[in-house]
Amino acid sequence: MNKKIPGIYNSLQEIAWHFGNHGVNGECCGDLSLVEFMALKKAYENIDFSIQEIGCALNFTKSGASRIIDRLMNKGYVTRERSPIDGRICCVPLTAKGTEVVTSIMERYTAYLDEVLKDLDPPTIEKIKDGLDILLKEVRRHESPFIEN
Amino acid sequence: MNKKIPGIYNSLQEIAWHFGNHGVNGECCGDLSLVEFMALKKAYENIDFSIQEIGCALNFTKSGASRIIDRLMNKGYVTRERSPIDGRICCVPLTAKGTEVVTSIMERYTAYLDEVLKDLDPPTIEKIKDGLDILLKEVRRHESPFIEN
DNA sequence: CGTAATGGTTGACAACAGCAACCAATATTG
DNA sequence: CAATATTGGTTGCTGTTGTCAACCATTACG
Repeated sequence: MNKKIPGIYNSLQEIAWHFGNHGVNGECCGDLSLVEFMALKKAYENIDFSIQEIGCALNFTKSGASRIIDRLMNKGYVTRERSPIDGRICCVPLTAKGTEVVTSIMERYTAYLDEVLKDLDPPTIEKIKDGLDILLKEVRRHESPFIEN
Repeated sequence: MNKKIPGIYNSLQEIAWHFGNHGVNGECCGDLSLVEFMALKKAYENIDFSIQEIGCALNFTKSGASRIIDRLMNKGYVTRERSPIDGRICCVPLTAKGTEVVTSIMERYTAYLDEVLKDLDPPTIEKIKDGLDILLKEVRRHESPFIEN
């Protein structure tokens, strides 16, 4: 094992915690929990995703996913649309309000990140980006098993 | 704003999600939730932390922290010890079993990370580590406000 | 002293996600 | 084509979890 790995693990866990449920969050997502925001973001990025595909992408069971979509619907951010091709499938298009909310949250996050990194010079920021991208690429290659229920 | 920031935000959020509650987790912490593991780790790393300090470090209210410690106690991983100096304060020393568990989980995480990164050459791994460390340092300088209740 | 402040605990509550059973729609098979 | 299997989604029920507010005990302060 490369001797840098434990250090990477420690930093990574702290960063993941910070950007996860209990870190930045609290007010950063407005009236959305992190989970709801992530689901909304998936629906935003993949206009043709079904409810299960959203759940799958976030490691939820289909019932969990259905409930998250319930909440997003109650808040007026998405609607349910049965697919005309396959009547079992529900797509989840965003409302105008939903699009507005998801983009504004993303902007807030990036603004926060910009604030955090504002004292670094461009090559250093480049280095952070490269490191994260490589890491992410390797992580994706080792996808965790999907949940099916 | 540096134009790399949005990309960093996206990668970071995906990575944080992956290493957070709904990603790797599930079985990776044995009989501990991620929250419980993080609390146990804090107690392990800071032998003199009070219950509130652990909660504070993880962004929990004091009652939330107390309940997490409850669960760790019920599982036999920590004990509550009133401080002899200030009788209000509870320290949370780990039991032998608790120490064994926390180290074994950390080992499992590092082993997983090693597996994920095994195809990268040392300079690339170095680059990831440097990027994360710089990022973490900046994040720490912008600590989120503490929760007090 | 008596009052305030601090650390911790607990009862009540609401949010949340899983399971299993269910319905509706599509696929498959004989 | 009819009968059955499979798939996507929903829902009743449940157990876990974390917050709030009220509380107790201990320490600090006037």
